[in-house]
Amino acid sequence: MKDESKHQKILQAAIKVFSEKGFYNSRVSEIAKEANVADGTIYLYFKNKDDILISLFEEEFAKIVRDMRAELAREKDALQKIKRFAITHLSIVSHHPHLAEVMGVEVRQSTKFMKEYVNQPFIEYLNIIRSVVIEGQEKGLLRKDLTPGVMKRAFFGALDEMARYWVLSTKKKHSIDEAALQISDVFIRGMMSEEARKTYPWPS
Amino acid sequence: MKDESKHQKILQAAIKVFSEKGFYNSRVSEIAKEANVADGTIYLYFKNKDDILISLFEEEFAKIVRDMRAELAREKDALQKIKRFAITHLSIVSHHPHLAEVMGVEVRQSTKFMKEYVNQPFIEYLNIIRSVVIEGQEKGLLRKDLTPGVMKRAFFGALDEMARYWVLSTKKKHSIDEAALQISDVFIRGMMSEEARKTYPWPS
Amino acid sequence: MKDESKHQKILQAAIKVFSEKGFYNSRVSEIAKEANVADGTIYLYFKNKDDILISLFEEEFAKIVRDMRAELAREKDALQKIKRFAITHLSIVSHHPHLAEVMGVEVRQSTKFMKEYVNQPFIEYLNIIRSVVIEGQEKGLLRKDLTPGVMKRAFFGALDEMARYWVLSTKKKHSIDEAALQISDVFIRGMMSEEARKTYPWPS
Amino acid sequence: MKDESKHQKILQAAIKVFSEKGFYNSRVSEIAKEANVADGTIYLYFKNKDDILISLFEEEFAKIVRDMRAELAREKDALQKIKRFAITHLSIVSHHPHLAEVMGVEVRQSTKFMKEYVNQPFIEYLNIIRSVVIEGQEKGLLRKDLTPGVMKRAFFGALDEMARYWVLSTKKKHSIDEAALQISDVFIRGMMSEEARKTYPWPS
DNA sequence: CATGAATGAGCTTTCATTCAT
DNA sequence: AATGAATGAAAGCTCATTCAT
Repeated sequence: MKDESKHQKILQAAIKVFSEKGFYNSRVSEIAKEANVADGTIYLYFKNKDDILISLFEEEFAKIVRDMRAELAREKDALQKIKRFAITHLSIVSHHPHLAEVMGVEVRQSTKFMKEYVNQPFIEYLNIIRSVVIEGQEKGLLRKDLTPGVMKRAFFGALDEMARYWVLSTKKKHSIDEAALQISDVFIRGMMSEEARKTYPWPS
Repeated sequence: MKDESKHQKILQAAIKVFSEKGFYNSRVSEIAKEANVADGTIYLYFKNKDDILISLFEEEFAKIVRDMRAELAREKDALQKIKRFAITHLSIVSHHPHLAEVMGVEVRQSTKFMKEYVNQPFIEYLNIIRSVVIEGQEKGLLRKDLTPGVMKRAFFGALDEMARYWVLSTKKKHSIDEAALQISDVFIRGMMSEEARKTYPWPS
Repeated sequence: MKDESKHQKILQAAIKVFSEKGFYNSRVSEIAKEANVADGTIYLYFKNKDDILISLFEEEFAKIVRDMRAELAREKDALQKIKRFAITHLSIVSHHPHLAEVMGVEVRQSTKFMKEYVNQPFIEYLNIIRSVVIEGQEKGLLRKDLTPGVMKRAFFGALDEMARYWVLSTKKKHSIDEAALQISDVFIRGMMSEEARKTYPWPS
Repeated sequence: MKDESKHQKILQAAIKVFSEKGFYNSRVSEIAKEANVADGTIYLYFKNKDDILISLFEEEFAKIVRDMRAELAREKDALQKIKRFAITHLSIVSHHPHLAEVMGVEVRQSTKFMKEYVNQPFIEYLNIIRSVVIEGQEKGLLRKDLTPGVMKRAFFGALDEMARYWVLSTKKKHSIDEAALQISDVFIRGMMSEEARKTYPWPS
């Protein structure tokens, strides 16, 4: 029986190696070494090098989606959820910088080099934001003239660019939590409906 | 003197090829073919394959920075400049989709494979936004509690993620101009100071 | 005591797999699967992959040699034996096409990849023909100017090439029995001594 | 412009290496070394390792077919042509033992491992014999009860098995020319029609 | 005896770069 | 300056064989 823990060991090693060198500059042999297995062992658990990256997306992103949904479920309205999304996203990044680096950098690359591969978990992650925006619009908290599909990308892009900077920079000038608050605050104020602006007990 | 036009021809070919296949899946010979020169000729104008990408960033981003500065100079205040930045950025993207694709996708990758290479023009581009934010804060139009260094990344990230989607998607569901307006609108409202909200003749 | 039946099971599996893919394109794991044993089990019965092929030659050819000798013993003279050899050879082929395929194709290859290995059973098989030729010459039935060592190869080669065609072709245009008769007939007439031609009650 | 002589140089090197080790035990790097070119150069002239073998069949067999046809054209009847075929075939073998070895050994293997590849030149070579047999039958020199398609294989097989032995054996007991004469003599006598036997000025 | 996960040597092939022309 | 054939290092992947269970 194949060993589930070995699958994980290789995936974790891949995160480390990919985050350090990038996918294309990483050698399968380096991942094997990092995982303390033989080169050939990799191929007992993954079809090929691409499959390692794809599995990484699928499995790690799925976890993140699950966690994010659980976090947001505890918030009572869309505005709180937006704030929570920002905090949680950047918290994940700061706690799993290697993973964040791989995701942030390779998720784009992947769309190019694996033309056929659709990163479903990534799309789902984006759609969490979309759902929140729609919910907010229905409840009258968010402006109805904003397109959810545009907002999900704008918000994600804003957080992600910040995350990338934070992960790559060695100096960590800005506090990542403070950044999360500022970004969500700008989006919330910017997307808020006129009525909500009057009645909503703001700032939180 | 080296032939300036051939340098350009190769760079334009590289943009096309990189945008189609990504940097790592592009072959130097493909660029040569696209540029109608011999493989070896590439090496008369560029040190190596990496240097093509670096030159591409340097030169193309420099142009963009110049153009963007010129555009913003014609706007009278920070709020207008923010709007103009969004419109111009996405306009560049829609008019130069190949370039945008390379910039958007490879700019991240590049920071990994060229650790030492600091993408100065890219930083300058970001700092255009930073300057606008600072200007807005000084003029009392923008909230002073927002960190310009955070805002520049958030705003750029929002636009860039939108751009990437637009460039990669074949269906072009959302109008890119409409998206530019929505995103700048959200940022402007979100970053606006309380006084400006009362006095500024809004919406533009 | 090693399990004799498992040894056989592996050998039969090997015949099947080798005949389908050829020795070099066959995987030890495929043989194991075909034989319903674990990969490692193969190595309890055979030294290595080469040894499977060698054993196959040794054991299967030994059977064939035994059977052929028994068949020929029932014929009264060299001419009848030549005919019988052809019929029996091609009958074996048509009843054991997998085995024939392996023998026909790999027996040659084997001499190349196992420089040191002398395929003794194969030589013995050829020498059955040689004995028949010598016997015929001694009895005055066959021309004495023919070299038995040349004739054994010519006759075997003729039958074998026919067999290979028959095994590989899907259409089976020529009846294999008819071919056996034609080939032996040509050889008998061609090798017959002048006296025999006058006295021998021909055609058989 | 690609160099035609280099193509040839690689092919000749391949013949040598394949004949020594067999196709599967030959390394592309060994061929490169033997041809005094870099490993990569091989791939400028051949698609892959298989393609070297296929090219070798195509080009070398084509030459042989051409030469054999020219040789036979000079003979006046089918019986002479059969004799000439045997002499020429074994002469080619003795003058190009490496090539003969590759052809003899790999031509079989190839039909198995390159399922899709039909060795057209080999088929043509066989059909030279077939044409001769048909010609002989039409002229009344050869028995009409013999199937040309069976005879072509029998005759080729006889010669080929002899050739293989001669090529592989180090001792060269039998003279190859003598063997050619004996084999063609047996086939001619065996295939001759009754009338020809009476009227044909035999032995030649 | 039997297993099958793990090993790692060794293969083919690619492609950035060079350099003789 | 321009060429493009030649180079050869380097990488992904395979699979015969081993050995702990």
